[in-house]
Amino acid sequence: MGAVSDRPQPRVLVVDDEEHITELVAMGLGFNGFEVERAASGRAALSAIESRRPDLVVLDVMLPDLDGFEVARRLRQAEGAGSRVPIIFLTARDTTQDKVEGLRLGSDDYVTKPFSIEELIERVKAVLRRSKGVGPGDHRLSYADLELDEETRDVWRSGKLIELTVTEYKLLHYLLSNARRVLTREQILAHVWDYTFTGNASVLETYISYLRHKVDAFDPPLIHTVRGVGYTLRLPPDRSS
Amino acid sequence: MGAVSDRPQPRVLVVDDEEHITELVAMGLGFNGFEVERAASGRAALSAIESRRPDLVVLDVMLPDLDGFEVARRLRQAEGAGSRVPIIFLTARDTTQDKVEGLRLGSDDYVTKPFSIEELIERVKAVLRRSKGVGPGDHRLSYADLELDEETRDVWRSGKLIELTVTEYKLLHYLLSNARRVLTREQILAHVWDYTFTGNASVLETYISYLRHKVDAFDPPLIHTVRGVGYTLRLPPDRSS
DNA sequence: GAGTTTCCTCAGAGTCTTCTGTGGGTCGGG
DNA sequence: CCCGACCCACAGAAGACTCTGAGGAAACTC
Repeated sequence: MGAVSDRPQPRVLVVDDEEHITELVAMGLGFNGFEVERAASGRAALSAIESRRPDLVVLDVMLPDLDGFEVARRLRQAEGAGSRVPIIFLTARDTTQDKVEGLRLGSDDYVTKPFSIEELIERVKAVLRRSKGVGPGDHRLSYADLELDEETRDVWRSGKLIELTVTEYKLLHYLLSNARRVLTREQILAHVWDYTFTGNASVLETYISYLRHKVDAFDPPLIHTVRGVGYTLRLPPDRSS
Repeated sequence: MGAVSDRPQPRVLVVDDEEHITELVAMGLGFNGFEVERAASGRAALSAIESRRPDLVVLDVMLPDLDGFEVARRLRQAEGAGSRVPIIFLTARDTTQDKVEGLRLGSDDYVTKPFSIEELIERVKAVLRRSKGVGPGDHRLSYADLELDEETRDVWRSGKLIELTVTEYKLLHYLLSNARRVLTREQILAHVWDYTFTGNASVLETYISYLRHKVDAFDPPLIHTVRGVGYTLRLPPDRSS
């Protein structure tokens, strides 16, 4: 612990041989205040981990040389138990179950491809929280009388608990962590839906509608349409002053 | 980071085989303090990128030799992961969805043709902000008691919030970012409306009228007609002296 | 394996923007 | 002071955008 856990900007190493994936992840994490490094192969990853000592590694299982599990194995072997780096594996959705189960044993985690950025960022935060023992308060988002706990995934409006489905939650989370900012339709689709989503962009409208029923069935409404642009979460404009 | 991000005048390479497009974009970006270079083909682009090392590339997807995606692919391949240039793609509005989806993966962005210059400039700034990690405070424009926040799209006059439609917002944004400068009718039409706009140029008058109602229903008026030329946003001339 | 939940598509209705045209007002040169 | 060019306000039509409900498919649960 010590130096590593106190670093203001946690350093994350992203390992994947597909450039557009590392790019996507780097961008998402970068936005969220992480310092991001990249590697495109297992061996590159090992040497980058040794030289840069990241706080966390996002590691694709499928790599050209050593696969992700092998990388992890070698890491664990080489390192003293005290200095182990948490790993989040990226796996294909059809990876055999027992392999995946193995992952759960450590402080590690895994995310199946294709994932959405919101999803991955949350996992990264969660794992870092775990490994650093970050106190509470860090995993709570709030705006006005809307509250969201990233750990329990509870959402409250005016102190009243609200149940959301996975997609609803991701959408609200993205809106909430960008409260007041106007997010374009495209930004939202790119963050909340996984990166292979090519379907009808009107899903977004449908989910906004769902959220309004559940979250905005109170006064004042927080979710606002910005016609021709996208949506924003904020208190309604104050017309009095 | 380092030298590149500290350059006062970011360098942008514009790649399109249609001369009037590169011309238009070059002019627009030039006015906004960018140093602009041009290329008319994929191969020319690659060599220009290598020799000039721009901070950003505006890249048409449709090119005579290598298409934009191919250019990007070769770039990514050639470059070390650390030195990648952000790209903004120009695509036709009807580009197949999955191609466009691919773009969402990077820190890149895309703009569909036909676009308005204001739009493109905003994207360029946004992408550079992202890739350089420029802090907040950069996204606020103001003149006199008029304020505009590019992130929340809020506009305030005398501390009072004003709601604008997309076109009104673009128009005001252009006027405001050129405060005190006299803008000709043609400049405004070219910047705020997309470049295929051939309609009745009196839209501009209509929108000026809208803006005056919303933004200039205060003292002193800021939007002034320069008869025979165009419009300007500034404090009224001081008649006391 | 049946029932339930969640996700996405689709289409109709309603709303908001944008643009055009007209008629009248204003400015400035002669 | 008069006239023409230029500009403004207004209102309506066309079109773009958004919302919502219904329903099928897929995933999950028990």
